[in-house]
Amino acid sequence: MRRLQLEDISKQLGYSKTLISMVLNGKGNQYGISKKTQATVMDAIAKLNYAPNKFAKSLRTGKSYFIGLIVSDVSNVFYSRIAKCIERMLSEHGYNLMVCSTDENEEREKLLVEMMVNKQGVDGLIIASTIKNASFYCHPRLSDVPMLFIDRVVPNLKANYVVIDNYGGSLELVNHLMKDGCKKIACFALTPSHLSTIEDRLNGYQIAIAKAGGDKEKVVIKEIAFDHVEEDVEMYFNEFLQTKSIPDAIFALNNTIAVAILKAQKKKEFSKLANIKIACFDDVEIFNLIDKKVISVSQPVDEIGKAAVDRIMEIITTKEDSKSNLILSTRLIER
Amino acid sequence: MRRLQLEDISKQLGYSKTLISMVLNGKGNQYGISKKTQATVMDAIAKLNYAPNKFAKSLRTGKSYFIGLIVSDVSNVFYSRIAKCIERMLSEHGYNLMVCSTDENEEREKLLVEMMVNKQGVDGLIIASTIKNASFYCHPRLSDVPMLFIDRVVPNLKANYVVIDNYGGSLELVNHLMKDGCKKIACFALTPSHLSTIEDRLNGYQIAIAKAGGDKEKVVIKEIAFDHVEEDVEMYFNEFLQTKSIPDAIFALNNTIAVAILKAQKKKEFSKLANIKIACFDDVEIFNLIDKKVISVSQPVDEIGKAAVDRIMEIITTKEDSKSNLILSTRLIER
DNA sequence: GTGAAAGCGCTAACAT
DNA sequence: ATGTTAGCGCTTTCAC
Repeated sequence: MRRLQLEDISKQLGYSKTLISMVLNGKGNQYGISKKTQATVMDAIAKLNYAPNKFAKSLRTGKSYFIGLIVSDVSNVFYSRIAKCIERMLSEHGYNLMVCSTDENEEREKLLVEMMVNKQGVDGLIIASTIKNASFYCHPRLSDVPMLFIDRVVPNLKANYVVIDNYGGSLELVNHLMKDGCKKIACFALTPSHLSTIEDRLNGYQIAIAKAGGDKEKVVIKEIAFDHVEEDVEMYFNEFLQTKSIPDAIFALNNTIAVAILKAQKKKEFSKLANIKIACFDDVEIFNLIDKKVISVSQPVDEIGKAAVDRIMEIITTKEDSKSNLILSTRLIER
Repeated sequence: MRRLQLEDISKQLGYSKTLISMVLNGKGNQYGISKKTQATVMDAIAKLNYAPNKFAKSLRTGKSYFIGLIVSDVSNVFYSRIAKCIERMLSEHGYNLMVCSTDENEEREKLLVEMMVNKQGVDGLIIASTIKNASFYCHPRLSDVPMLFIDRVVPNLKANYVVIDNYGGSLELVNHLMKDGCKKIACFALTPSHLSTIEDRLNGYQIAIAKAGGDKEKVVIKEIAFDHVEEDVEMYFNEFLQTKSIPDAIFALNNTIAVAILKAQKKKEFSKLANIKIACFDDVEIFNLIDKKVISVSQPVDEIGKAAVDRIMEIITTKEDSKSNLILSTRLIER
């Protein structure tokens, strides 16, 4: 059974393809087509369950009605929740979503951007970028692709952003720890360390300590590789034991690091470290299930998703692209 | 800057569009185009960074190189891990993925299928279906859409499946609990209860108890609504307390239910229920972080993804669609 | 108010 | 071994 097309409808109704196409695209009034005719056409279309061929339409109009979303890892809850939210919001605008993960690999991100723009012809891109050099995104080839960056700021890139206040959230969290009596707070950061989120959180940590009159020695930063989280955490745990320099709190800069720390703390060999207080940037369900009172900073996932869609739709529809910055607030969660 | 197209390459190289198209699509040898010419063409394409217009190509060939994935909830780790795996495997075949969530809503699933097939023109569909009636998928309109069902079996629908042995995994788990000395094992199931996964797991539970000589009274099944998990769990917990009929173990039929149970057990008001042993179908990271020794059944996520892609690619490329069934094994995880 | 016809960029059947 | 040409199904300009 061949798929229904405009011509079939045209023949059945006795109207031209043009007229039907106009009505279908909501331009009936604009072209002065009578209400009655419009109603007839819409009825027939609904009854016959006709849907225009997407490829023909896209070929003709140059629009794909697809938005690309690029994140480091869709299987990380933080991103999968954002993705779900964005998908929902987009569908309200008649747009579809295509999601890909970079695994924090810069080359892969570039490849994905090229692919989405060049081969898939997406109408816009929402990116939580892992790239440290603005130049890639400055290439003229990308200059007229509507683009919105979320979660992370690309160093030196003036663009449209929807991010959260990483510095502020971090500062608040560390201050809270100190008020709680913590004297020696170590910070477990993430490599690639150029990520703006990590940098800002690190900054908040350092400033908080400095403001409290802490000297250089109080700042203890350990770098964890993205793809080696558990191993690296254990490495630093061993270091703590050997040097007998054990912090009274650890501030994990993202949820995977916190989870790895909690996991390590349960191991027999690290029993001496089990009492270290844990704080985490990003709040996850796990923290509600364990005895340990993890203190965390929660990110407004749905707000991020909604703001991202609002903004990219605005860029697409108005063609106006005067770089904008939206910074959302975090919320401290004590337990 | 206008986008590069076939004609530009054609003019620059002095070859016809046809020849270039042939080479581009790997049909150079088939059409007897000299190695040298092919090399020249490929070089130029690489140098100029030319990519064919996807819409024109799709319009002409009728292929979109998009596969749709429909699950109940992409933000559930089980599905997001599957989605990520499928995306990777598909990209090796030059295909893209489009993921949507149904929230266990049958109508939404139908809508999504229609949309993907009708409006997006996907080349194939991978579905973890929530539908209870085979008839929707039997409609001739869908008969020539390559389709593969994962995770869940649609009642009475003969189709291509890649699922796991829910019955066997459940049986093994409950047997293990009984061997551990549990006398009264309650089962927290999920509504919509027609889901084959839930049904099979429920079956495994009942058979295990029956085989052990357990009478009717030993079978305690509580139904939890998909969108009310936490509330329902607490409701049953209250019931346990009021009727003073407290099980010594609870078998949660999926990960969200287990998490809700663990959460409730931590509440003061349910302290009397805190010692109930918990078992769960599906293994999640959380279980490694809590003191409670949750016993679980782990599902081979990557195998499911890989098998799904292999099979749907086979259906698409060979056009052969002799319904197949692949049942993968689970693994018991004791703690 | 409505319709005819051109053309979006590509592929494949048919020429040569 | 390479080129000509006819559409794929839609939108939109222009004509009536």
